[in-house]
Amino acid sequence: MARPRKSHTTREQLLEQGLKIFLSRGYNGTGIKAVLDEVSVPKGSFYNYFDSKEDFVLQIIRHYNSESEKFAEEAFGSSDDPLESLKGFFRKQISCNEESKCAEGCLLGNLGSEISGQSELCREEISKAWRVVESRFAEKLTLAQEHGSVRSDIRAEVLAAQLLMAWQGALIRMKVDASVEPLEDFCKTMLGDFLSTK
Amino acid sequence: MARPRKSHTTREQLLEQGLKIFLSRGYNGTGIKAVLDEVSVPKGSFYNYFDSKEDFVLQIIRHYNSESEKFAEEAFGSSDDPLESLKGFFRKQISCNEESKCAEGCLLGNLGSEISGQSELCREEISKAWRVVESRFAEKLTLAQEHGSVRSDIRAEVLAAQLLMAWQGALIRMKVDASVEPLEDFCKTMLGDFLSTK
DNA sequence: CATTAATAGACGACCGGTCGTATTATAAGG
DNA sequence: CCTTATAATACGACCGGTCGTCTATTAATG
Repeated sequence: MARPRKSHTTREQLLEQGLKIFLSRGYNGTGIKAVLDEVSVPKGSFYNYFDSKEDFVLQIIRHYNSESEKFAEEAFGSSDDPLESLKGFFRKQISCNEESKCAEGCLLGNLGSEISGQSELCREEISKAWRVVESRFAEKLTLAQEHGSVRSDIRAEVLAAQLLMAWQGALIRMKVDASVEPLEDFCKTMLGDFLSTK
Repeated sequence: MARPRKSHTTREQLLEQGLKIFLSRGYNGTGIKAVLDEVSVPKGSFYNYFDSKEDFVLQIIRHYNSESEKFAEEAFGSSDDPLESLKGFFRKQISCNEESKCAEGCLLGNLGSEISGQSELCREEISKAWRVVESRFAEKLTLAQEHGSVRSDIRAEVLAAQLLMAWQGALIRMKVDASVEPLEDFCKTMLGDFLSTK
């Protein structure tokens, strides 16, 4: 009933490349054309796939979230100690950030900082996504508390929220210092001293 | 040898307004003209005061740092307990952010996240500024450790770095959730449980 | 042929930055 | 003290380029 030619792969390519570019240049620092050129899609075609730039970045955020979920599942691995599992996750994050030369960080943090005041839709999407991440952390932390490797005087949900925020702060510091050292400090002090049973 | 007409006040007005606008709309989201209009300065005059947009934002960062220093001095107050002094500082920060409806955050964090990969000059300026902030915190924390109100099993400098990063993360979360709750959680858990002697 | 996705191209607005020129405070020369 | 040369500032028009978006046309499908 229509004309399906290359539509679906193209859309995914745009999301893929869009993610890369938004991640390193931010929302207002990225022109749509830069993404289109990378995938060799003509400018006129953009609005067949997305309603607007705002819609585009919203879809990219969702794409990023589902990619992150996959990443998390395998990065958590299957240690018997849930705390070690959590540490393994952050260690993998560090090596990823090392590969990208400390220039990217986290899309949710970057966009959250940049465009929360500009796009209500994105703001809410990021807020929602972080609540999901938080609960993933909290799940591990609860197990670790039962396991006895994490302090139990603070609720797991509260610990999870603090870890997420401190990690986001560490990612910014990483960019500013152009070094992964802040990330390593986070692991040592927050995952180490902060979480440890007294 | 010159012509100082309204020059110096103009320059300061530009820095003042520039700070406000960059703080809420970011670097790439702000056009020079928007700042100029606010101070009623014509386009052509801008480059008498600043070499470029990058130079402009660099001067704004420095302006912000010196303002912050003043803010800190009076916000720290003069409690006999240095930990209380630190808590007072963050409590003042919270009410400021409440006033600005959770839409601004910290210029250093915002720009550090947005343009570290775009302007090496700004990146280094922010990095330097954060080392200064860190040492201000560390100073208080050292005193608090001697005073016995803060744990001594971790070096004050390390604690300071973690506080700064966690605070920056909390500020982003504040924007994304459009609420100061993350800031209050930071105070309770990081300034409370984390710092406290065991 | 009817339908509909894909595309070319252009829209007006705005971007950071430059230009020539007018204005005026200062320093130097008499 | 007065003149004059100098140079910092003021100012708006304007540069080439890019922005996000839209419309008209093309082309492929059922």
